Amino acid sequence: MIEGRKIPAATISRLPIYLRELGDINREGEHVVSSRLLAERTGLTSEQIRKDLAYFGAFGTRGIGYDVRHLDLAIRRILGLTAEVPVAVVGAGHLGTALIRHLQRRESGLFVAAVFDSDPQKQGQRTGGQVVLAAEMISEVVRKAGITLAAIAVPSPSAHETLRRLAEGGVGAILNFSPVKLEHPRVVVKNLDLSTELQALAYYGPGAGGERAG
Amino acid sequence: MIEGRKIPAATISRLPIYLRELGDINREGEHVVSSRLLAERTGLTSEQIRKDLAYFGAFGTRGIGYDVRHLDLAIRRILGLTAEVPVAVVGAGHLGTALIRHLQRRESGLFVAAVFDSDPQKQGQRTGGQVVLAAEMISEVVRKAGITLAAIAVPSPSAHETLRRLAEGGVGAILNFSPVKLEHPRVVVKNLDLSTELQALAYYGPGAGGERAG
DNA sequence: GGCTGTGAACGGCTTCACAGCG
DNA sequence: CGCTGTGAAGCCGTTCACAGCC
Repeated sequence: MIEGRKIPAATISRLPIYLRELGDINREGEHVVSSRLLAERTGLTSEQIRKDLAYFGAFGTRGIGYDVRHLDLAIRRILGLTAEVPVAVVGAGHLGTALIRHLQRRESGLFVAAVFDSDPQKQGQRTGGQVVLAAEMISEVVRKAGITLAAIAVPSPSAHETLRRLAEGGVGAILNFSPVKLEHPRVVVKNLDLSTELQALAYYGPGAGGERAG
Repeated sequence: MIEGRKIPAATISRLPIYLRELGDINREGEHVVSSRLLAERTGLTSEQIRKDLAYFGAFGTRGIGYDVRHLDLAIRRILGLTAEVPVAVVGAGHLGTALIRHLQRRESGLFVAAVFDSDPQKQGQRTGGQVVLAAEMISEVVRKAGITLAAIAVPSPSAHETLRRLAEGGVGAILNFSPVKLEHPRVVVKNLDLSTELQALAYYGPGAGGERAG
């Protein structure tokens, strides 16, 4: 199925997992990988992997498998990670800093292009090679740098204002760590509150309840 | 439907969202809330909320709605958050620290009962009111404190070892921030790699692709 | 009349089974 | 013969529509 449009969000969310595994496999010197091996290493099923990839075209060779580097590049193209993608991080607290460090480690295809914080004490300081800028500058800086991806790691009261500024600057997707519901007609927001995640896991903690989580 | 067993994981993951909203509503002085109002405030649909709650019993009053405090308590019972639940945090880096801070803020029903790190420099220091302990002590401390819930915020190479120790200590559910696939027969693991999440969002960033995320 | 609780319809993702090709 | 690509079937969660009750 070549470009039939309407890709499941679940498929998109698995592509980075394939990407990471392909990177490892490539470093191990393997040039070809089967959906079965990829399945074993990711904990998914081989059918699911083949189906995911088939949404975007026929990347494999029947009887053989997938060319590791070729598939890696194909997935990067799909996600738009061929050139390093600039990311704006708003909030230079522990969480923002943790995220910046994360992105600096592995070659994820992403790099931190701007860091913002509303605390004057933090502004001007360096965090992960970036000078922390004032929150008032978000729209302008984001627009001029052509940043389309951002993370919100600010206290709840500032979250809506931050969203507005990022949207105004032209950002199209946001990872939101604050516990407030953020919505915007022109921005895809993925909400991810750490407390909430842990609270849900409490259900499974005692071992009495179900057994599957995400 | 009273205790029909087999609750969707999606339902469980929404319960903490209801909990937070109920807390806000209670603070605003409201004693009763309808599924419609709850839906507006959470961004979900009223049918979904009613169905979620109905899995566990009939908490509402027809024609009226749900008693705020009663429902709050009911959900806390379901999640096992009636008494404060102790959580172990492994890894006292930025991410671990961010998580600790998060849990200290709102009354989430969770509290950080132990913090571990393999770095001797960090051991003995205080982080969020807890002395950082050596990773070698995980199993023993976790078992003695009766901790059933934990978060892993350590570098990838240490992740498997950490899982083993937590499982040995009797932990039943883990929030894993490291990018390695963790599995264990007796432990529910929720994997949540920040880089992966952002990479997936890159697909939606340019605004060209689909429009829905989680 | 209003709002909950729920069977039924729907839709989307996963699993199955196999055809197609190297 | 092995492994990919894919229609079909199955499954699970969401949405719909309404019966039931206050």
